[in-house]
Amino acid sequence: MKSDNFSEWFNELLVDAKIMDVRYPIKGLYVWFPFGFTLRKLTYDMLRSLLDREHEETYFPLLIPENELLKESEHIKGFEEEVFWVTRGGSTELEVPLALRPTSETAIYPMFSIWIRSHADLPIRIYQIVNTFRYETKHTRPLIRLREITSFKEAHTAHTSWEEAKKQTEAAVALYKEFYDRLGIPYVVSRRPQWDRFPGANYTIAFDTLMPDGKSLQIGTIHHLSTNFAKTFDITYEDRSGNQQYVNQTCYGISERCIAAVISVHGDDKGLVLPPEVAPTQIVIIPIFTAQANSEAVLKACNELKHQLSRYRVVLDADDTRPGAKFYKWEKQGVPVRIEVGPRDISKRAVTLVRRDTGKKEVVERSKLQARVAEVMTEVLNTIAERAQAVLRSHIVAIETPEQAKGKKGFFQISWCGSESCGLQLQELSEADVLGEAEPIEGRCAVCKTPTNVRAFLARPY
RNA sequence: GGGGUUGUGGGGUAGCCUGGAUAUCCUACGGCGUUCGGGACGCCGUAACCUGAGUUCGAAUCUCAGCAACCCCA
Repeated sequence: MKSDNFSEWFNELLVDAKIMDVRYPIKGLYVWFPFGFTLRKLTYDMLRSLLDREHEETYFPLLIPENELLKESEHIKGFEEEVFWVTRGGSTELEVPLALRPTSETAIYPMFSIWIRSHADLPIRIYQIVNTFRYETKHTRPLIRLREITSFKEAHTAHTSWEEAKKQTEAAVALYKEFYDRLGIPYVVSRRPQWDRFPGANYTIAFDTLMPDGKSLQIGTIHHLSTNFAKTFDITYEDRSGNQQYVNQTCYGISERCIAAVISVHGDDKGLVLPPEVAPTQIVIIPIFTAQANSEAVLKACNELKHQLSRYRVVLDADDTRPGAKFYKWEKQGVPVRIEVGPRDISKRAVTLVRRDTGKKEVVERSKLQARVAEVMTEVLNTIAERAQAVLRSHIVAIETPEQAKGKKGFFQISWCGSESCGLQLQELSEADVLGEAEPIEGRCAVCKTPTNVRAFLARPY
C-alpha cells in the first residue's frame, strides 16, 4: 500500500506499470520500459517546449578532461568523490583521465570562453537534456538516486551583469512553476542555506515536493553563479566602452525526479494516476461483449469512437480477456479516461465514461462525447493537482522547538536567526535539513532566542 | 560512514537450521475450448537454486569472497 510502505509500493509500481525495469545488474542503473520511456518523452517534450521559448537546445560531450573538471576548486570539491573516470582506451592508459560528466559546467564553460566576445553575444541561453553520472555510494533508488541520471535537463546562461543573471533565475523559477503546475505537482520554492548551495554557486533556489512517506524530494534547482566560473574559465566580453568584463552566469536543472514526483504524488493503490498531458495513453476504449449481443456492432461502434477521438492518444482494447481484467490493467497504467461500449450503451446512443482520478462513472451521449472528454481531461488535472496541493498544505506545520519535527512527516516552519551555526543546530536537533526560508513571521530564533522574522523550512530529504 | 537481512522459473514463494532421490505452491506466459457490464474456468505445455572458490562420497542447504537487493543507525 502506498500509505504504509511507500518504498515497496514505488518499486513494485515501477515494474508493474512498466515504467522501469529495476533488474539491470549494475547498482544504480535501470532500464526504461517503452511505456515509461513514452511518459518520459511526453514530459520532457513539454519541458522542452517551455524552454524553447527563450533557450536554444545544444549538446555537449559526455567526457570531460580531468584538467577542466578540476579547474574550479569549490565546484570539484562538491563532486570529487562521485566522479566516474575513464582511464584507459583499450589497453592503453590515457594521458589525461576523462570524467563522465557529473554535470556539465566544466564541459560547457570552456566553450563559452571561446564563443563569447562582446556584449552583443549576450545573453546566451542554452540547454541540453543528457545523461550524467555520479558514483553514489548510498542506497540508490530508481528515478530518485541514480548512478546514471538519464534525463538531466540542464540550462546554462550568461549575462552582462549580476542583475541580469538574477532576473534569469527569476525567469527560471517561473518556468519551473509552469512545468510543475501542468503536472499537478505542488512544490515549495526556497533559497537553500549557504552551506547547502551548489558547489561554485553564489546562491541556489530549489523546488521541493512532499513524498508519501513524509520526506521531501528536491525536484529542481536554480543557481546564480555570479562571476565565479567566469573567472575560472576566463569568460569575458567587451562592454560598450571597450573594457573586458566577466560574464555573470546561471544554471538550472531538472532530472527524472520529476517523473518520480508524478508517480509518487498522484499514484494510488490501484497504480498510476497520470496528468492527461503526459499520459502515454489518454483514453482506453473497452468493448463489452455479451452472449446475446452482436459483437461486430459493438466493435464497429468502438472503432468509430476511436476515430472520433483521434486527437487524443487512444487505445482500443479488444483483446479476448474479460472487461474487469482490462479495467484493472489500464487503471494500473494511469489512463485518465476509460470509455466502455456495450449493448446497453449502443441502444442509448451513448457510452459509459469513467475517470481514473475519482473512479466516477457517467453515461455520455455520443453526440456530446467530444466536448465532455475535453472537459474531463481538464477536470482530471485540476482534481489531482488540488488533491496533492491539499496534502502538501496539511503537512506544512509551524513548530516552536526543533525536537517537534523529530520522526514526523512533512515540512516544518520554525523561527531562525539565519545564522549558519543556529541552522546546523536546528538540523541536528530536528534530525531534518534546513531547505530554505519560509514566509517571515515575527518570533525568536528557536536556538539562540534572538528576535527574528525569518523562519526556516525543515524536512527530511531524499 | 557503521550494522543487519536476503538472493530459488518472468514476478511472489516453500525447502536451508538438521546436506542425499523427480525442488513446493500462487501468479504470469504459450496452445485449445467454453466465457465476457469489475481481476473467468477446464485441459495441456514452457520455465528456477546469483557468480566463483572451498568442505564433502554427495551442496539450493555448510564456509569464504564477489556481485546485487532490501532494512536500520549516523
